[in-house]
Amino acid sequence: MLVRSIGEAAAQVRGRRLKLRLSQDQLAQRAGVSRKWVYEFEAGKQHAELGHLLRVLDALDLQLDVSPRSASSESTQGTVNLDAVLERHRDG
Amino acid sequence: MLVRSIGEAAAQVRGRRLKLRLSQDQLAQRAGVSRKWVYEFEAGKQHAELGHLLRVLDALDLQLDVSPRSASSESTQGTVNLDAVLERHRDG
DNA sequence: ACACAATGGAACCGATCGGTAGCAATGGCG
DNA sequence: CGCCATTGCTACCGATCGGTTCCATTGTGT
Repeated sequence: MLVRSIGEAAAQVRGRRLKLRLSQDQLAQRAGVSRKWVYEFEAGKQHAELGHLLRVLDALDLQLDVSPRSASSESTQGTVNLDAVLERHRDG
Repeated sequence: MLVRSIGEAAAQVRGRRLKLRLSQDQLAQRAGVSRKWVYEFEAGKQHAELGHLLRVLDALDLQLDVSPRSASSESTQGTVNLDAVLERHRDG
């Protein structure tokens, strides 16, 4: 699932946690963070620490991926493929 | 690309930035963060703010994805498919 | 040699994160 | 009904983040 904002990440975390039938407390302990962090993050706090998120995702058996946005063509009509443009523009 | 740690995310950011021929300063301005943040993040600082990373990735035309780790079968021999286990264990 | 861009790094400092502890409300369940 | 787990939320507070401003060094091009 694509994650554009912290809110979306929060939704993913909460959804997954519920799916796994974990309480905020259990998740917090598994991930080594405080329940407050879990609660606040799920509530949409706008300034969360990346390291904590990684640990929580790990505890939820979720993984994080980074990929070029315009790479997955399709549905890119009307948008610019920055990758391609830059590729062409390069020294070559 | 899979991202397991902050260091890996940092590598992605730096690699992409260089690929796009952007200076730390340019990236910072595009993303609306300070050059210090870019520099420290690329250097592997262990406590970075998630919101900043999202903005930087956006400025680099990179996207972030969350997915169940054990979903992508294959190469999962010797490991447990938590998803499947929990799915089976559920109320059904 | 000179000028300039880019980077690594330090100092300073206000803003805020995150942990601990606590409380009220809610919802099962015996 | 009591008992317990879970959750939302708060105050407190030390630790630290991140922006700004500096400087030294290393290219790169003229």
